[in-house]
Amino acid sequence: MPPRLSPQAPLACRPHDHTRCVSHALDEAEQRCVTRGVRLTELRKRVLELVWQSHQPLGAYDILEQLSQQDGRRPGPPTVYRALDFLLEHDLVHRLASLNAFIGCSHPEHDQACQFLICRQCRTAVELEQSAINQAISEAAQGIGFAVEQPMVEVVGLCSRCREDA
Amino acid sequence: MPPRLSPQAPLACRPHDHTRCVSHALDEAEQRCVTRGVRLTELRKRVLELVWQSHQPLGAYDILEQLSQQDGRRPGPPTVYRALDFLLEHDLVHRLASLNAFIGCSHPEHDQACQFLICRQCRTAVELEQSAINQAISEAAQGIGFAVEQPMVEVVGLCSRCREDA
DNA sequence: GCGGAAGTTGTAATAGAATAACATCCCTTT
DNA sequence: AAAGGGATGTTATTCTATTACAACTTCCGC
Ligand SMILES: [Zn+2]
Ligand SMILES: [Zn+2]
Ligand SMILES: [Zn+2]
Ligand SMILES: [Zn+2]
Repeated sequence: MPPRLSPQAPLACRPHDHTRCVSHALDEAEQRCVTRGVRLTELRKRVLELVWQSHQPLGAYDILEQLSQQDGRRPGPPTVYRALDFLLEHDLVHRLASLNAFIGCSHPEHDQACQFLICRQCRTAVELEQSAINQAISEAAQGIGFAVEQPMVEVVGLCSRCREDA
Repeated sequence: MPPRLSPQAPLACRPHDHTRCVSHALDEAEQRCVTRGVRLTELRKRVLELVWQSHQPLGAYDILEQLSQQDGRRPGPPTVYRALDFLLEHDLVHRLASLNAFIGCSHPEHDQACQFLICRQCRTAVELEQSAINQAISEAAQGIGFAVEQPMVEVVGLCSRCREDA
């Protein structure tokens, strides 16, 4: 009998009903856009849905590709980047600089900066919101008089599932 | 009388004799290459010197540009990227993913992962090596069974000097 | 010295990611 | 209907990085 995944493994790394992740994310997005008085247009919703198709970050050109497969004809890069900019602005997706890729935001309300753990094998990215990390950064910055504005933490490694597979 | 820079401001944010930064970095590099049995060729040394011309991260194509101005004719991008790859491999420079740019490594011996504080105004980047940050990341990762390999921390904000100028 | 092997650089072409500039369309408000 | 703002379409371009192959240099055994 194969080793089971440790119970603390995040949802993204375990088999799960991902349709619930997607519908939850879309619902949240609709709601947030209403609250903020902005429009979650059809295009933006489709892009958000594509980003949420898995827990693995997706490149802008992958999104473009899939959009064009759905429609038959492909829009230009600006169309996708504009949708992504909108989603970024409203904290519905995040951009991972180390991968040049985008991933759906899994934290409904952002009371603080988030961090990402990225598996180099299965490419799954898990979003954290650890105050201990943010505090450690703030304190270090404060020590040299630096005012933190956008802390970015992207950790490459092996997720629990891939460690067990090895 | 204008406010003085706080004493804890890192060297990079204060007026200082930068020629010493450069010569120290080059000496260290020479030495490390000897130790490791690899060659710090003329090209690699020139690229390292260019990266060290300031405490602001430099793009690969900026390096290319400056190389070609020195020589009259410009090498291809691979020439520069190969030199950078070598320097990265031996921890003589770092790549900042959030800027697509490179900066000289200011930590002689890397006993642990480093972090960067990047000023959005003057573009100065300061390298830290804070065990508290690394520990906070390790602990968070451990909590969900993730094995950290390459933690990347790049913090955008305002350096002490630019805060006072404002 | 000679020949080969490994390492280094040169060169041309291409891939990949993101933006600029401008046109068009759509929705809302008057 | 007209006007304005927001959203999308379109084309071209910029910036970043890599692939593939050729040429050259250094080092080492012979
Ligand atoms: Zn899911
Ligand atoms: Zn994995
Ligand atoms: Zn200096
Ligand atoms: Zn500054």
